[in-house]
Amino acid sequence: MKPKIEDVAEIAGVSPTTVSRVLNDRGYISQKTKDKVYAAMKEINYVPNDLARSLYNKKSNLIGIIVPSTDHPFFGELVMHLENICNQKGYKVLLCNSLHDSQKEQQYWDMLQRNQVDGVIVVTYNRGLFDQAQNLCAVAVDHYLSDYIPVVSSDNFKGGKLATETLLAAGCRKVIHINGDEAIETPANKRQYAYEEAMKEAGLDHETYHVPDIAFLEHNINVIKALFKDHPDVDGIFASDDILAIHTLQYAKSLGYKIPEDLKIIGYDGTKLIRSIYPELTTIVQPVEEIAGQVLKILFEEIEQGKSGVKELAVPVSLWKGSTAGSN
Amino acid sequence: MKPKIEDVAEIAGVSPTTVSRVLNDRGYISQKTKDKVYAAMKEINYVPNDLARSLYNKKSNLIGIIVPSTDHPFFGELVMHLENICNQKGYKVLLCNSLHDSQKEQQYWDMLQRNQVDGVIVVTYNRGLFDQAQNLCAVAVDHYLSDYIPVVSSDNFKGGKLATETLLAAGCRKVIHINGDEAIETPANKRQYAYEEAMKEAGLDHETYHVPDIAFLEHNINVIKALFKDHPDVDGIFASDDILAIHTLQYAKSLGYKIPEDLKIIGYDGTKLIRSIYPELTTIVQPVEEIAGQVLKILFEEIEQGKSGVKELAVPVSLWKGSTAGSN
DNA sequence: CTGAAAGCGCTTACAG
DNA sequence: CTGAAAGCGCTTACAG
Repeated sequence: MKPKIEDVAEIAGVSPTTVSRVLNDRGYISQKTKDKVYAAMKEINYVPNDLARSLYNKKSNLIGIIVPSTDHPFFGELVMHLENICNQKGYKVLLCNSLHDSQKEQQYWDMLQRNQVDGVIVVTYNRGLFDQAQNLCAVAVDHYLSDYIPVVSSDNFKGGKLATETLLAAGCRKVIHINGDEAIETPANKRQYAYEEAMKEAGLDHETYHVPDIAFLEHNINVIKALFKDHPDVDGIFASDDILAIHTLQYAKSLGYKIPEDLKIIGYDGTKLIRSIYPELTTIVQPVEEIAGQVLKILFEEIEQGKSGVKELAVPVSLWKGSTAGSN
Repeated sequence: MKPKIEDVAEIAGVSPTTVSRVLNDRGYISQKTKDKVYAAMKEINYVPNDLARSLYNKKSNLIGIIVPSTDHPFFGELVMHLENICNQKGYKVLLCNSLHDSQKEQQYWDMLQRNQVDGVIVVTYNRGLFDQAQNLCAVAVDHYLSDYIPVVSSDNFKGGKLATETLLAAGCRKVIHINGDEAIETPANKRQYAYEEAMKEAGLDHETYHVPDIAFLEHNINVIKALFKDHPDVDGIFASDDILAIHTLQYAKSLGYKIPEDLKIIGYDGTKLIRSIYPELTTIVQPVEEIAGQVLKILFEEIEQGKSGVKELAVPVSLWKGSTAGSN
């Protein structure tokens, strides 16, 4: 059986209370006692049981993260940074891949509550699901979940503006936008509003196509096909996700479009991975590490000092100058 | 305060024992009692505390996963599948990104033990670190950690053979291999052995370059530069990772090589993401979902029935026919 | 500086 | 079919 505090105490010839004190460096203990206790712990290879600790302390130091799926570069990178920061702060991460299944999201949410997580980071849909849970500390990324849950996003409006203006400055006149599911109101919709505003300001028409479950690779192609069928004369496309932008680019090439001569394309996300293997893709870069940092700053404030004042936070974006939107 | 079993019991007018029985559907309870208990649970919004349960049961249903970083497509996809299967089986995942830091790996390993995980999946280096821990259930992916820890991999030897033979069949005579850190003995080294064997069988010389910490994007370029400086006449490259293959391809193009005419390139991993956004890259496909399934099959066997007999398992690979290795 | 006792929220023999 | 008691491994007032 695993050794417990009592076993250490027996070997060291002290009480369990004293062992616990040594373990937590709490109160005054003579150096001699400390040494005895450490020696005993080493002798029987003692490992403290965090479950018991958490139970007593009513603090698990557990953070739940719900993302659609870590196989998408943006979420993979975001999760890495979130977990990394949690680890530095002494928190542990329970990972949940919802796979866009709202039933799974509900189950995960319940599971996290049963496991007494101190906080949850939600990067997923399902507004309403979370209204019940005003008591739990939570922060969302790019999704409105309830009025009580702060939202951190890249500056979607500026990003959308920057993307559209980059295409217009490169000479595009017929710019079409592809975004995610329009049924859900998310901060990412601001990319669309910004695109529409920029087009109007230029005195041009706008039109947006929508991909359901944008993080699912398979759903892109049908929307892309429809776009080119409806608008063979398109000369600029702003895709709200780099994978989508790359799929669009591939399909356009297969139809014979020259990029960027006939058609200019700009994406969104600009993860380290995509910039590294697809540097030619012009895109709006979300500062993933900074987003992770802001999310956790807010979450830890909630956890440690009660509700933070933040409702919604937009982190600045930047332009990655590839070659798919011309060379400006 | 959060309601506990005692609160439910009081409202339902029964004992905590009975509430626990209803919760666990254990023993005989009258339907009437069940109804009362369920009603009480709903009334006060009771959520069971899994920490307390786990403490008593000496089973946490927690699985620790240690990967280099989820921002690499292979690990992002692997983690997604691992977590997904765990979830189906009623297990929860504690995620650890070691970031190739052996000190962090050690800390994570300790943390997972303190949290009473039922098992650990290790996709990381540091042989020796784990020798102490013969008691903990663990399975490794593509790494030898200790004689007691089973290893699941793609069939690295066949993969290496297939890659090399594909290049040779396409007419390459001077094929160079790029692999990971040679200081560490991993199953992935078999890709190199297979490459060497295939070259010998063809009566050709072989040479392998090594990238330290292969999953770190930044480390690739220096090795690639050295390779082209040493061997401008290279006509085939087998890179042991798709990202590395793409970087090689980019650099070769920048030097003026035509792919696949002057130089043929083949990668390894073939994640869903890379096949989707870089379908032209010829590569050896690791069946990530199947690897995840085998890993967990072995791990759950260890957990539920003591040690499984498996020591090492190789999962079949396949060839993704892009265009970077010719059109065979 | 150190220890005995109670309790974190749950479950499970043991009685009845 | 149901309950009182003990215990999972830890920690923290409260005494001394």
